[in-house]
Amino acid sequence: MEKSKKRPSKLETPDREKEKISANREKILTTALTLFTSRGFFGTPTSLISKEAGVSTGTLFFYFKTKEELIDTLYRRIKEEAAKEMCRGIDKQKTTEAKIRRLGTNMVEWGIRNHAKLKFMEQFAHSPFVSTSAHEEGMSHFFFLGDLVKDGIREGAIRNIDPSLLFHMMAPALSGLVVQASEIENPAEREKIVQDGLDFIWNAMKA
Amino acid sequence: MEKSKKRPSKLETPDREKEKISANREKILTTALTLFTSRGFFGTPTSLISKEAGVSTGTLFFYFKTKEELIDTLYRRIKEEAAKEMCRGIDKQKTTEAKIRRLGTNMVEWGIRNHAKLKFMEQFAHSPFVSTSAHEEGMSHFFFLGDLVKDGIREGAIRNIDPSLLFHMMAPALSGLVVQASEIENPAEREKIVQDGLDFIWNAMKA
Amino acid sequence: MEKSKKRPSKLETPDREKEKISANREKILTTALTLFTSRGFFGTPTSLISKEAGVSTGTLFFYFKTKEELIDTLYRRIKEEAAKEMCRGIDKQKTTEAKIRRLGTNMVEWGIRNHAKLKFMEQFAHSPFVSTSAHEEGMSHFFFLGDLVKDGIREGAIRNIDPSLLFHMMAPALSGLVVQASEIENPAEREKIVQDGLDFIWNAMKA
Amino acid sequence: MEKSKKRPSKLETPDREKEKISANREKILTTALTLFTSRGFFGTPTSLISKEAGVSTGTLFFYFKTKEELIDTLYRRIKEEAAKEMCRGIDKQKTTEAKIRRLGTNMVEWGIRNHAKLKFMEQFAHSPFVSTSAHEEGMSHFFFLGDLVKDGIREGAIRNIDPSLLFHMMAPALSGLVVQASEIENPAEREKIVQDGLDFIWNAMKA
DNA sequence: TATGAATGAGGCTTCATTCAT
DNA sequence: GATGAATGAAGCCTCATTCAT
Repeated sequence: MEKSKKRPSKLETPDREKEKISANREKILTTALTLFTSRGFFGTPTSLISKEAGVSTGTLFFYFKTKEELIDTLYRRIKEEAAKEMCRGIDKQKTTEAKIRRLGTNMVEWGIRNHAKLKFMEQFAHSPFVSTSAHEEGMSHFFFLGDLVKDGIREGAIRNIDPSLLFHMMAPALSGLVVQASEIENPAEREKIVQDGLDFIWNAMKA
Repeated sequence: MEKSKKRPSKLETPDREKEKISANREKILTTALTLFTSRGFFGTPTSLISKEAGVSTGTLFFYFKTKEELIDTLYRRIKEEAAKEMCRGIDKQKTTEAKIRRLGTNMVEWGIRNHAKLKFMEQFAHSPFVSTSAHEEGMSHFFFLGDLVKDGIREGAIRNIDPSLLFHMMAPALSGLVVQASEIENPAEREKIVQDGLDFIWNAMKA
Repeated sequence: MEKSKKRPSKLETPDREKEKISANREKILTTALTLFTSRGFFGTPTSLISKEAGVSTGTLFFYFKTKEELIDTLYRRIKEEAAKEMCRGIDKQKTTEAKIRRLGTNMVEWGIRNHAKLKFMEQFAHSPFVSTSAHEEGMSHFFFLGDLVKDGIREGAIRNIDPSLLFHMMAPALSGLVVQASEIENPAEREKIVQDGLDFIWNAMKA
Repeated sequence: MEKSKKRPSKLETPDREKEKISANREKILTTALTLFTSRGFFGTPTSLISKEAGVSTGTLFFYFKTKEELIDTLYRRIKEEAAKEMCRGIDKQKTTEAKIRRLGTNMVEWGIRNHAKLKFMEQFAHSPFVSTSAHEEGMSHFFFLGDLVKDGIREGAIRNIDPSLLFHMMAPALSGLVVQASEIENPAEREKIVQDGLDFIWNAMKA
C-alpha cells in the first residue's frame, strides 16, 4: 500500500541489499535450519528459535515478518546453494555420462558436508509450509538439469523418454542415494555405494 | 443396560478388535484422509474433521484417543492396502523382470484409483506426525520386496548391489512414476509413460 | 466458505436461535459492558473479560469468534434496547411537542437506570471498533425519530429545516441532557434539569 | 561539539520552552494528526507515524517521551487554536445573540478549513487516551463561553437555566452543526445550513 | 540531533482434549 | 454411543520504548 521511500544507500553499502547481512539474522537462520530439520515446521515455535539463537522474539520478527518468511528464506538459500554446488565442474566433463556422474558425486559430497541442509531439502521439498513462489524459485535453479537431459537425448546418449518423467524419477533416486551414502562413515564403503548408485542411475537412463 | 451382548465374532475378524467397525468411525477416517492430504496434518483441526464428517468433537475422540492415533490408523490402513495391492498376481509371474513390472503396474493402477491415498502416503511417508511404530508396521508390509530383490540378485537377474540401497533408490523412483502417470488422463498416453517408467526402473536394476 | 449444515433444531428449541441464551454468554456480555465503559475497548484485554466473568479464555472465544464480535453484539443489543425504551408510550401522545418531551423523559429515565449502557453508547457511538454493519443496524432502530420529525414539520409544529441537520443537532443535545441529568442524585433537582433541558430542545426545534 | 549556543530567545517565545520548534517535530505532529483521525489512537503505531513522517523511531521518542505525550501535545494545541479561532471578533459584537452567532460561524469556518483537526477534536474530546491535565487545559480555553452565557442570562437575553447544562447541550449541538456543515461543498447551501443551525441553537437558549 | 536494531511484555486467538448430560 | 460446552496451555505476532553509535 505504501512504498518505503528507500533512502539513498550510503556509499559504503553496495547495492546488493536484498540479503542484508547481520550477525543476528544469520544466527536466526542457522538455528532455524537445525530446529526445523529435527522438529519440523510446526514442531518448532518461533519462541524456541529466538531463544536458541540467543535473541529476543522481537528481533526474530524484525528480520522476518512471519514464520513463513523465515522458512521461505531458508528454502531459497539452500536450494540455490545446492544447485550451485551440483553443477560445479560439470562443463569440464565431455560426455553426458561423465556429467551425470559428476553431478551425482557433487550432490553426495555436498550432502555429507551439509547434513542439516540436506535433511531440510528432503523435508520441505513438497511442503505446503513453503510458499509457492519459493518453491518455484527453488526449482528454477535446477532447470539446467532439464537441458542436460534434453541434450543427452538429442545426442543419443540418453534414452528417448519424456524428460519430465525422467527428471521425476531420477531426482528422487539420486536423493535416495545421497541420503543412503551420507549415512555411511567409512569413506571407502561410501565410495562403493556412491559408484553403485550412480551405476543404477546411469543404467536407468542411458540409451 | 445389557452390556456387550458378546457380538458374534466372524471368523475373518477375530476379536483382537483392533479395528472396530462403525459408520461414524469410517466417516471420520474418510474425511480425515481427504482433509489431511489437502491441508496437511497441522492444517487440519480435529474440529474441522468432525464437522465435515457430520459428527461431534466428542465422537471423534471416542473413536480415537488422540489426533495422532487417528493419523496412525489411517497410515497403517493405507500402507497395508497399498502393499496388498502391490503384490497382487506377482506369484503368477515367472521371471524377476515380469514380477517387477507387474508390481509397478499394480502400483500405478492403484494410485490412479486412489488419488487421495496416494497423496497421503507421499506426504506422510517420512512425517514425524506418524508414530514410529506405525511407520515400522507400514514398512513391514513391503518386506516381500526385499526378498524379491535378494532372490533376483541370487538368480543373477538383478545387479549385485546392496539391497537396501537398491530399495531406497527404486522405491522413490517408482513413487515418482506413479505420481506422474496418475496425472495423465488419456489411457493410451498413460500406458506409454508407465512402460517407459518401468523400463527406466528395470534397466536401473537388471544385471 | 463452508456453510454449517445447521442440523434440524429439536422441537424444544423454537427458531429464534439468533441469540442463544447461556449463562456464560450472558456473564461475558455483562462483564464486557462494564469493563469496556470503564477502561475502553483497547484497554480491556479479552483475558481480563474472561477472568472477571469467571470463565476460561476458550469459553469467551467459543461464544464470540473475535473481540470485535463481542463489542458488536453488545452494541446491537444496547442500541436496540435504548430505541425500544425511547419510543415507549409515544404513540399515546397527541401533539408533536408531547411526543418529543416523552421521548426525552424516556431516555433520561433509562439512562439513569442503565448508567453503564448509557456510557457505553456515548463512548462507542462513533467508534471504529464497532463494525459498520453494527452501526447501521443500531442506527436503524432510530429511524422512527426521523419520521416523527418529518411529520412534525409537515404539521407545522416543527421548524422547517433539514431533518438530517435537526437530527444531528438534537440527538447529541439530548444525549448531553441525559448525561447531565443522570449525574444528579436528588430526584426533584433532576426533574428540574430534565424539564429545562426539554425546554431547550423543544424551543430549538419548534416552529 | 559546542553545546547550546544559547538560542536567541525571541520576545514572543520566552524560554519556558514548552514548545520547542523543529522541522522534524512539526512533521511528526502533522503526520500524527492525520493518522490518529483516520485510524484512531491504538490503530496508529508510533512506528507508522515516524515512517510516514520520514523520521526514525528514535527521533519520535526524542521529541515526545511517550506516545501519550504526543497525543497530549496535539490535543492541547488544537483545543487552543480552536478556542482562539472561536472568539475571534466576538468582542466587536454588541448583542448576546450576535456574539453567539458569530461564534458559531467562526467554528464552522474553522472546521471547514481544518477538517482533520475537527475530526481529531470530535474523536478525542472524551477519550481516556488524553491525559486529564490536557483535558483540563483544553477545557480552560473555553471558559469564556461560560462567562458569555452567564452575562447573557444576567442581561435577560438567555433563558435562565443552569449554565453547565446549557453548555453541555449547546456545545455538542454546535459540534453537530459544524460536522454537518463541513460535509457540504456548495458554499450557498452550506451558508443556509449554518444559518438554520444557528437559529436552532439561538432559539434553544434565548430567553 | 538522528538513527534503527534490539527488547520483551502482553495481546488475540487456536485447538486438542475432557466430561457431564 | 453421541453431544457440545468448557478448558487452558501455547502459538504467533505487535509495538512502545531504549540505547549504542
